Amino acid sequence: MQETPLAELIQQRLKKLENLKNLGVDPYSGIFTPSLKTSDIFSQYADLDKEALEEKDINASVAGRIILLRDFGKAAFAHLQDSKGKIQIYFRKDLLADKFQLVKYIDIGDIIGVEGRLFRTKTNELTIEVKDFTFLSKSLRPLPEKWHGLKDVEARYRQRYVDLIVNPSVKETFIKRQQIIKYLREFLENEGFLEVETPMMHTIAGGARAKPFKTYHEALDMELYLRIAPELYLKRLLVGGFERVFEIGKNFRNEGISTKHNPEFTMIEFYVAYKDYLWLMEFTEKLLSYIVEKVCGNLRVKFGEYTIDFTPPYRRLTLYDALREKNVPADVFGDAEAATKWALKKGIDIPKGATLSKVLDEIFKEIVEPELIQPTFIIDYPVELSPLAKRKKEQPELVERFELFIAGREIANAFSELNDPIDQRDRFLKQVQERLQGDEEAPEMDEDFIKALEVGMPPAAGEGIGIDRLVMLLTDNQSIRDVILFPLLRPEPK
RNA sequence: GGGCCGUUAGCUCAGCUGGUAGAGCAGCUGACUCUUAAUCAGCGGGUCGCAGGUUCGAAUCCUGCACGGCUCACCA
Repeated sequence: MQETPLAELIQQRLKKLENLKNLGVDPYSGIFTPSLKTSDIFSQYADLDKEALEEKDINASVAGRIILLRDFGKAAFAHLQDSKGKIQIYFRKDLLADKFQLVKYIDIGDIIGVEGRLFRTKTNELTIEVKDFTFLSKSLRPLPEKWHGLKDVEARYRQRYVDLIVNPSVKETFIKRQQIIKYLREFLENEGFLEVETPMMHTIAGGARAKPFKTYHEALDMELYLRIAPELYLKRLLVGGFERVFEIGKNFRNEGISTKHNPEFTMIEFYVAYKDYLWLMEFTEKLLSYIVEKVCGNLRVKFGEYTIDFTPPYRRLTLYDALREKNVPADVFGDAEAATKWALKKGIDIPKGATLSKVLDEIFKEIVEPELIQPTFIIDYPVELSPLAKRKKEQPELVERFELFIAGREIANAFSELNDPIDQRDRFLKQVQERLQGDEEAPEMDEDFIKALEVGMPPAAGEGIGIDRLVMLLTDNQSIRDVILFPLLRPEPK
């Protein structure tokens, strides 16, 4: 085997490992129970000055990874990082006696436990004067550079564990992600919602229009799809008598990858019986402002070049008004042909044979959506684009639906749920037609779901929120891969 | 899938119109008991993503491929 430079660095560390073993030191020893997290040390002792610390003679033990090492021969300083932060530690020969010789076997990246007295250095930095230390895990691979960290995006995603060690802001993002989900759950539970789990393996890929992943069950000799949405199962629960339910979990869509799309992504869907989409808009405002306040400390959040203001109420306007506002001429709303012509003239790609609704939707995505920066509800969509939503009484060609846009992104999609089994069957049949005409993404008929509606579903409102996109917004990340710990990548070559 | 861009030491990056690869950090050796990206002296480290081609000569130009980024398409 040929010796690469990296292999040489690893060899050097293996040699230290060997030397430690020869000295009777276990480089991967077991339990070490630190008395404090690094952050505790700062929160508890920040106000004590040099003399006060001296007097109190505080003993502390911490465990973590060495991320910086400054060796002085008969003394050494290091930075030890744990899950909550980092602290400086100070080794001195006169204090450690024989054990001091082991300091030269410490590499950047090693996990050690230390114990000692807290003191302040000449420059007033809170530091642990090490009385004793234990090797907990010897690191065999060099960490990225202390100053620039790990920048290579590919390496950051493939070796997220390294990214998390050396880039503190990445860690913060994922802590915030958990906070967002926690407060989301907390809010819904306080509002009387029941969290449920519905299948991720479906025999029919329904509840959305997307290409599913296929899988296979051996024992049942049956093809299955990874779910593209939990919607149809959650509504079955409304039929069953649960009046407020939600599910947080992965959806899977076999589609392109982009800064806004990962093949598996996290959604929340929640359903409320006896309410409609108007109620839901207000509820959404409360929900979001609750989370944002808790997670960000206030309602104004920086996102890229924008400051998003989550203070309710959010602007509401109908899909058609939104288009009119962008000077889409009246005749475009009349028929598909005129609309297509206008769109093409504007340089908007329209698939041939697109219906009027479809064309308007395309125009919307192109000219309106990117400019919806502050939270905005777009309401009243054409029924054709919304096969699971309830029609508006006074305008049955529209449905009671809204989508929430923030920073030019769709964050939430919601509607008054269609609970008329006959209308629902008709709309499914229409999709079945589309499927027969070659539209692979048009869902199949879900007879069991119709059966459930026939048993009777209470009137209800339901909403889905893309958690990843919400996390992007609240953590100021421009790519979905930066809010997913292990985004999907092709395997590394060779 | 299309377009554009990128891939050089463990990490971060230089490397001009082609002349045979450099820095900082990390590493190793030595000095140093209050440093803060410690400092000082010395040393080692590269199939320049892969495969072809052009050329006397390729990290550099051309083609193909791989992986990644952005973007378009796709995405109720």
